[in-house]
Formats: sequence, structure tokens, C-alpha cells
Amino acid sequence: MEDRLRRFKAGIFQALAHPTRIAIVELLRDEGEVPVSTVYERLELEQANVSQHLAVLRSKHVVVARKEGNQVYYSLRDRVIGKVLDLMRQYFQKHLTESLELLKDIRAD
Amino acid sequence: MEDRLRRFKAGIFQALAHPTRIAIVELLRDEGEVPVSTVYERLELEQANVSQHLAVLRSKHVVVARKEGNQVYYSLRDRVIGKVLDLMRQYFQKHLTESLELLKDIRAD
DNA sequence: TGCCTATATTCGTAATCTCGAATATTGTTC
DNA sequence: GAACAATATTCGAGATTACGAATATAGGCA
Repeated sequence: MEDRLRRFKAGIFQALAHPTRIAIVELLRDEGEVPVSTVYERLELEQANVSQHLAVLRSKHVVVARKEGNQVYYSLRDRVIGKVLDLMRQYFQKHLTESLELLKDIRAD
Repeated sequence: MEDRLRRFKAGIFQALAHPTRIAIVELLRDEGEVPVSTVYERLELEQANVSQHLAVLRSKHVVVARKEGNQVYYSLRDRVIGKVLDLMRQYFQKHLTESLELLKDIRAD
């Protein structure tokens, strides 16, 4: 019972646990509703790859898709996701110096 | 250039992307600072497993550890993480009612 | 119908994650 | 020192994830 809620939360975090998907969510937060082509052009990614990541975000209901003719428009399902990212930015800035060290560690590969 | 920042964010989300780690974070949010034994007793998990999950949370600096004698006390590094989980609960409840209404509509025919 | 465009899905492989079991480390007490 | 308690780490197997390549679907238009 509580576990179901935790799995739900974990699922959403997992959906956000990839740099490309973060980029997609940020793009949708800033641009509102955009077609898939805009996503992969802006982010300079393969179409198939973006489609796969969108499928992940869709499966967790982080984004919604709307068909219009030939194209599919994506947008964030709920503002809460944007708020979560805003909180994260706050968090990042607050711990900036430590974060920079983390980034150094990440780069060390 | 933004990618490094996104990998940092993604790393934190990944740290939260597991039901057990959600449970640990919620426990720390509610209880403040607790020794490892409290964590695995309350959550009814293996000691080694909890230690592994704590290592993940530590590596992303989501939690901090403080040694006192024989024991290690863990706590959340920042309240923001707790706030993020609260947002998630809101989000879950919001869409949970939508789902239930959908089910009601389906049953009504 | 047939062709083109936009998007999605499948497939194979490499990489990463998770768990329990076993082992290691560290601090305490005698 | 030895023995014990609390926590951490390592190892290996099974599950999951990520990517590009190839293929599939679906809508629009001639």
C-alpha cells in the first residue's frame, strides 16, 4: 500500500534519471507544446532515440502526446514536474561548491 | 555545456529512482537523524542491502553520515529533497482521483 | 493506388543496477 | 591482544536500460 506509492514516485524519478530526458522535460517546460521534430532538432539527437525517451516519459505519464495530422505534439502533463526541476535548481545552486566537485567526479571517466 | 549540469540532475534523480531509497529518504525526513540499524529494522530489510542503498544516496550527497562511536547516523543533507517528495505525493493524489473517476465512468455503462 | 513525411517499435548488444551471500572494516570492551 | 557489534564492501548472477540500425505504422497528397 505504501509501497505502491513509493514505486510510483520511484518510477517518475527514474523517468527523469537521464540527461536526455531532463533536456526534453526542460524544453517542454520552456516551450510548451512542441512536435517531435522540434525536440530532436533542438537537442541534436537521433529521431529514434528521442522517440524512445519520449516513450519512457509517456509510460510514466510525465508527458502527454496529442496527434495533429501527420505530427505528434508533446507537452508536460503537469506543472508539478516543472516545479520539481525548479526545486532541483535551487538545490543545485545552494550546494554549488559541492556540486562542482561532483561534476568533476562525473567528468572523470 | 548544459549537458554536464543535466547529468548532475539526472544523477540525483537516479539516486531517488528506487522504492527502497524513497522509503529511506522518507524515514529520514520524518525521523531526522537515525542510525543504520533503525533504518533496516523499520523497513524490514537486510543490513547489507540498506548499506548499499545508503551508499548510493551518499554518493549523490542526498544524505550525510555522521560517525558516533560504533554507529553511523544518517540524515538528509537538505530539506529540499523532502519537499520534492511532498510534491510527488500531491501529484500522485491529484492523478489518482482522475484515475478513479475514469474507472467510475467506465463502470457506468 | 503509390509515395512521401513524421513518428514509433523492434532487435541485438553493451552497459548498468539489484540482490543476497560472503567478507572486510572499524570501534568497543574485556 | 581476542571477541563482539555495527556498518561497509566485494562478488556473481539475473534483470533492466541505452543506443544505433533497421523496420513498421499512420497520415497526407498526387
